[in-house]
Amino acid sequence: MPDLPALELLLAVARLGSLGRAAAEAGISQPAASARMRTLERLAGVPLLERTPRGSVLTPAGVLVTEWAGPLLDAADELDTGLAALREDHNTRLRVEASLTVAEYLLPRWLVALREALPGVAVSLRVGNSTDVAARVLAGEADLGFTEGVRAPGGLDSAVVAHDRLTVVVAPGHRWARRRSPLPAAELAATPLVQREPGSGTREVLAAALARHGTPAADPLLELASTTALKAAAVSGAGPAVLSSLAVADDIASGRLVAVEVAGLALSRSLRAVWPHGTHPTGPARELLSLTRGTA
Amino acid sequence: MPDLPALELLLAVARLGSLGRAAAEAGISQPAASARMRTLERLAGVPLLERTPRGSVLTPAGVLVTEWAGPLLDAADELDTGLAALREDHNTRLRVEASLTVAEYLLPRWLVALREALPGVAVSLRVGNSTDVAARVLAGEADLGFTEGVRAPGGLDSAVVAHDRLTVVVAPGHRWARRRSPLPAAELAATPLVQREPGSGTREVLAAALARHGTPAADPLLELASTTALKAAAVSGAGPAVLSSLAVADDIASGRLVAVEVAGLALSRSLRAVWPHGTHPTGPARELLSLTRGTA
DNA sequence: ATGAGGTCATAAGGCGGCCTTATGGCCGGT
DNA sequence: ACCGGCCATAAGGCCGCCTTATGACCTCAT
Repeated sequence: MPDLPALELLLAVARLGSLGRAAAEAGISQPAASARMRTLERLAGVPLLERTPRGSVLTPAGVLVTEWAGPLLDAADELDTGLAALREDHNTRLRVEASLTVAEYLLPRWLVALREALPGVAVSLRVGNSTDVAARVLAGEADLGFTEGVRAPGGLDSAVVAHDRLTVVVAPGHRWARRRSPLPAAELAATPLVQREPGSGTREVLAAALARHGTPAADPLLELASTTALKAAAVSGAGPAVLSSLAVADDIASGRLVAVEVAGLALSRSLRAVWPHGTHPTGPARELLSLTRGTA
Repeated sequence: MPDLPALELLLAVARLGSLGRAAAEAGISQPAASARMRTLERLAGVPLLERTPRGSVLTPAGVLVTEWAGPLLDAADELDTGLAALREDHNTRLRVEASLTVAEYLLPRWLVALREALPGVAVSLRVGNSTDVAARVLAGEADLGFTEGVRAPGGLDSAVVAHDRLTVVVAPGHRWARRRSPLPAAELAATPLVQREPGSGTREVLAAALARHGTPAADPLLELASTTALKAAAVSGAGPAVLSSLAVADDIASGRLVAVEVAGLALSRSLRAVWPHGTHPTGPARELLSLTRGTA
C-alpha cells in the first residue's frame, strides 16, 4: 500500500527539482527523504527519479506515478479538512451544518478553498437532515446551513448553490445502455434496483416519484449501505442503480457507468445555502457563501 | 494526515458490524483495531463508532467519514495496482504498453477490474509515446498497446476504446464562462493560456490546431509541469487552460471549472488499443480488451 | 588544475509507535 | 444465574523511521 507522505514528497521533488529541497519543505532530513524515495521505488520496482549531481528529475514512470498521486492526495486533503471541521465542533468560529449530500460531495472542496482564503478560521461541521439544518440555523446554533429539497425551508433566506438530480445508471453492457429513447417510468418502477437501505433520503425521493406514476415499485435487487458499494455493484453489472448525479459524474465521464434517461420523472432537487431571514451572512460565512457562488 | 489502513478498517467495521470481525479480516488483533479506531476518532474529535455489547455501528459523523474515505481508498487501490503493474516490468505474463493519457486516466481502473477478473495474471506496464507503443507491439515486446492520435498506426489492428478531446476550461468567474456562443478560435489563439511545458503532447496538438487557423498563438501565461497544477491554476482563476476532457470531467460536473466551446477547432483524438495486424488478442490481453469495450 | 558548493548515498544510534498476548468489565440472551 | 460475545485496558517487545555524521561525486569558477 502506498504511503501518503512519500507520495507528497515525490510531488515536492518533482516541483523543486531536488531531494534535499523537498526534504526541507517536508521538514525532514535529506537522508530521510532519500530513504522514503527508495522504499517508494522498491514498491514500484522501477526507478522513479533520475539522480544527477545537479538535482533529481522524474523518470517517465515517475511522471506517471505523480499523475496518479495527484488526485489521491487531493482526496486525502479534502478528507483531512473535513476531519478538521468535524473536530472543531465545539470551540468554533464558523459553524456549518449541512445535509449529507452537500457534506459528502461539495463541502470538502469548499472547505479546502476556504482554508486557503482564510487560514485562521476554525470551521465546525455538523451533519443533519434538511429540517434539522433549518431548525439549528433558526435557533442560531449554526452560522450557515446547507439543505437539499425541491423548495427552500420556511423562515430562512437561501441561495441555490447547486442542483442535484437522481440519475439512473447501468453498466455499459446493460441493455438500457443502448436505448435511444427515454425509459418509461413504469419500466423503471417494475425493475428491481440496487438500492440504499430503507430510510435513506435518495431511496425515499425515488419511491415518492415513482408512486406518483401509480406504479408499485419492485422490491430492491440488493440493499447496500454506502454510495461506493452501490456504484461498485452497478459497475459490476448487478443491475441498475439510482444515485445522485454528483456521485456518478466522473463514472459517467469515464464510461464506467452509463446514465439512462427516464421519461417524465421529476428527480431533481436544489442544494441551498440557508441563513436566518432578513440577515446577511457575514465574515467567514460570507466568504464560504461566495466560494459556492460560481458552482451553480 | 489520515491513515489509509485505519480508513479501510473503518469501512470494514461498517460492513461487518463489529470491531473484532473487522480486525480478523484485516489480519490484526482486536485491540489493535480498537486502538486504530481510537486514533482516528481522536483525529476527528468526535466519536465515529457507537460501541454496543452487540457490535459497533457508525455514528452520523462516521457515515460521513466513510463516504469521504471511499473515493480516497479507490484512488489508492488504483495507484497500488498501477505500481504493481510497473513492478512486473520484467517477469511478466501480460505486457501492456500505453501512451501517457491512457495510462493516466483509463488504465488504473481497467487494471483493477482485470485483477478482479483474473487474479493470477502478472501485468506489466510501460509508458511511451504513441510511436514507441506501435514499435514495441510490432516487435513483439508488448502484448497489447494503447495509443492516442487521430488515426491508427500502420501495421497494427486496432479498436477505439475511448475518445479524448482537448477542452478549454476556465474558472466559473471568468467571462468566457458566461458566453452563450462558441468562442472564435482566433480569440483563443490570441489569449495567453496556462500551459504544460513545451514538448508536451497536448500542448503540441493545441498549437497545431491553432496554427491551422493562421493565427499565431500567444505566449503562455504560465507553464506548469503537471495536470494537477494546471487544474489548480485554472480553478484559482489564473486564466484559461486546455486539458484532456478525461482530466476535467469531474471538475466540470462539480462546477469547479466551466468548459468553453470553441468554434471550428478539431481538438479530438481517439484512444485505441492496438495489436499486431492479422492476430487476435488472446488470454489476458483479450480479457483486458473486452474490459475496455463498454467504455467507448 | 584546484577548491568550493551542491547533490545524493551510507552508516550508526536512538526514539517512538504499533502490534501482540493476557485480562477484565459489560450486556443480552438462555 | 450463567454463558458467550464484544470491547477496553495493561504490559511488553519488536520493527521502522528519523537524525546526525560522513563520504563520494560532479560542476563550476577561479
